[in-house]
Amino acid sequence: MRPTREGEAGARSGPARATTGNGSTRSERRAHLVVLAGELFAEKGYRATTVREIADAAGILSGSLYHHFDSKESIADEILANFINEVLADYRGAVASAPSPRAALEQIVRSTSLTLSRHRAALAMLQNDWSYFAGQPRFAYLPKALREIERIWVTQLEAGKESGLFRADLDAKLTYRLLRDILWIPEQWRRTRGYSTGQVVDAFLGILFDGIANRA
Amino acid sequence: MRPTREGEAGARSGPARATTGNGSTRSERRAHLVVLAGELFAEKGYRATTVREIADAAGILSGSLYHHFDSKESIADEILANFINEVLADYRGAVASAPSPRAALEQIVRSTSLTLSRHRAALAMLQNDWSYFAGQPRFAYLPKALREIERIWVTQLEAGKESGLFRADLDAKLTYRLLRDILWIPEQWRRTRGYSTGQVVDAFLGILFDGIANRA
Amino acid sequence: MRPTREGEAGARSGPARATTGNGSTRSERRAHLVVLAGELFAEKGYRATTVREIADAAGILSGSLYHHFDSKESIADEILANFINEVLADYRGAVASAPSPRAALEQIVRSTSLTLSRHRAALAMLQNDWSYFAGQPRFAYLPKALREIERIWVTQLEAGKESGLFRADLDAKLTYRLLRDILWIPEQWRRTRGYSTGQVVDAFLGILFDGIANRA
Amino acid sequence: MRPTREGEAGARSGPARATTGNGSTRSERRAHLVVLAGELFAEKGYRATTVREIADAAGILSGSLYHHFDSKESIADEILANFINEVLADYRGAVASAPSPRAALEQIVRSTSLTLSRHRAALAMLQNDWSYFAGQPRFAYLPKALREIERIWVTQLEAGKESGLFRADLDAKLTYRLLRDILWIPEQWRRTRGYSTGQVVDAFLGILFDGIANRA
DNA sequence: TATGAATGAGGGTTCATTCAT
DNA sequence: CATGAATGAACCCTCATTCAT
Repeated sequence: MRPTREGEAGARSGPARATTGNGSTRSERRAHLVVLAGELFAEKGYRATTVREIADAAGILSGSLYHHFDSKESIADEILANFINEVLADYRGAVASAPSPRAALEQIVRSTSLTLSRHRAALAMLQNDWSYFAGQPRFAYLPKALREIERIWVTQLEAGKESGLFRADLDAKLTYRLLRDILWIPEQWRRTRGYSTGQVVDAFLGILFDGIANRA
Repeated sequence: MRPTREGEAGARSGPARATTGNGSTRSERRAHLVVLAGELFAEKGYRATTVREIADAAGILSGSLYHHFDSKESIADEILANFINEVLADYRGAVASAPSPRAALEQIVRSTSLTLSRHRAALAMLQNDWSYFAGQPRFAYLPKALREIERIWVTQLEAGKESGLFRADLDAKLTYRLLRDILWIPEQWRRTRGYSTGQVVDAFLGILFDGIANRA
Repeated sequence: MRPTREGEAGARSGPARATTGNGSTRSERRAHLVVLAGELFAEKGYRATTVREIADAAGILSGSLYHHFDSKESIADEILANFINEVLADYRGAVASAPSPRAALEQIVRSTSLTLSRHRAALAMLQNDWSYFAGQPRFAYLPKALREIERIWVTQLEAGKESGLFRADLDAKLTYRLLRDILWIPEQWRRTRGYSTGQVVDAFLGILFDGIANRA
Repeated sequence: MRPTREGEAGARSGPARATTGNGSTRSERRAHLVVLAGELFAEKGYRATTVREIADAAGILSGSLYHHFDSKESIADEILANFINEVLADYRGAVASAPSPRAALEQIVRSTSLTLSRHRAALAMLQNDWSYFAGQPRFAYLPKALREIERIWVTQLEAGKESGLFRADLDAKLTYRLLRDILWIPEQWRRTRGYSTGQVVDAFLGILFDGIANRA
């Protein structure tokens, strides 16, 4: 259930995907640099991270980074686009295969949650530097993806309301906004250390569907 | 119910509280500058806002700002400390006056929510530049305040569990983390336009206590 | 006989023309920097001159230049636009006041020649970095001005041919190209030291109208 | 009528002249690279052309160029020295074989003109980056050659004046400067499209000897 | 010969801050 | 109090060049 080509985002630049044919140290080195950069971005934000810091982390000089990437921005693009594409795939997969709105939302939360934890960097960048990325044409796919995600949540919530699964007084759009926020909070601000992703997800789903109040 | 002096934060530096004795244009001008700076911080984050932009907004030159503040950081300090002190006051007031844990939490959400909407700038700064502030001694009161806030939530949640008000399977700490996040998301990322603060709060409380599932 | 507003070029940026009202050290300093930059541009070309060199020549740090100009390019713009506007004024003035094509061309050569010698920097920049400027939208007025200059020469040459003043076998466009080149050669390449501008102009006009061959 | 060894210029470095003995792919590859580099130099100037661009044009990586040349400068040296040697040969040949100063100048113009059009790159480099080359010991042969060229022109012009061929009021040195300039303008600035080299030369000679004014 | 990775110096530019006027 | 000029450190990026493979 891969996302269709036309829904895909960013990271279009040529050599990025180049393969050397053999086991390929080329892409490995590159990928390693992206990971290093991502870790720094996650810790201090995209803007606050300098290319020198990335280069230092890799044990090379800052100029040498430009052998692998055109710009600091294209590193961000790579991280962000990979993340967004994966999230969209999660969402589309969930709605396509789930038997009910509740199941769909549950699967979205569970799968996205894993994806999110594997992309801390992207999340931190989105939170910290949203105003920066949102304004640039190169990253126009970001707001676009967010709109699709909202559409999916709202659609499922409305469907659940109509079928009597969810409370009738629910404001779908508003509910989505609140929920998305809670899921997308970057760990650096959240610092929920000591809990596994599974625990967090279960707690979230428990509150989401049943609230914290004791029944009857 | 003012917070005690020892719980107070930041903005200790001299001229900030200075009064001219008369009607005081001095501090009015100063306060105006803080508001202007705050608006910019709210829009683009603290680091991403330049002192030149603040000065431009005030119709003066950037150097002139330094007659009012000794640094960009001290503007941040003023904004952040005011915010934190108010939030702490909200929390302390709520637990002191509420008859039950549920009432306490409800009042916390309602009062904090108002405070938050009056301090968009502080919120944006906390979200966008948390890593920056968290690391500096000058802003040590920030993590400290967060710890107190967490303590209050957890205490109320535990009390509610013990008295049978809240579900017994609730993980208090984890629940708090999820809830705080939802409340503290800055509007710029949230962009929940078209909803009043009251609506958002009600929706939040609805989900918080009862979940989204329809009760049979 | 000023050029009309609509024929004017570049250097549109605001503060550049700002006046302080008094004797005005502001614009003087700025103008001085433009002169210094121009000298360096004339000596080594625009691209080959670094902003650090300009700053050094002015006895300040490179960053301080940006208090006066947005960019290195805007210094170039100022130099080039001033030059082009003056040249166009020369040309338009000459054709408007001269009684015959020969007189017009003679006046063009004489007045432009003076203008050119006062704008060595602009000339050098045009020669050395033409390919750079010609390709940038900001400097689109450059090729445009060149086209107008060509039009004027060709018009006068054709008029002279028709009236029998000039040789009938003259190719106006080709002649213009050859002539313009000779006039616009930057001195740094030409290095015709030891001759006054007047001498050079007379020599040029002598060859232009009569050739080097002995008559009769 | 080859130039004597002692009048020769540049490109002395070892491998440049190396022959492999066989049909020689080695020097063919090398020569091809020089041509490619020359085209780029002609288009954008020597300094403005990067070794990466040259390598790209050749379909190799920039580092690989250094198996053929020890520096970017040595490519320039090769281009410039070839050009200068050919021009000097033209001049020496012309004065040695022409029956009169007028014939000598005419032949110089005609033959040099061809040489020039075959060496656009060298010409562009000389114009655009004269200040760069003129200052370096390695390229000392450039100003030296220019001096010889001037000497030849002046000698012929003076001879023509003495024999009554040319106008007596001609300033030989000044005339030469004007004339050389017109001939040496690089095409990129000149852009005299639509005219053959022959046409340009004829037009030039027409003006040179007879001026543009109608006789009698 | 060619590649791919890296160097290191330097490029234009930004920005918080200082200070004489 | 404000200005205008300047600082100095840091920023992202470019480029000729080197070298192990």
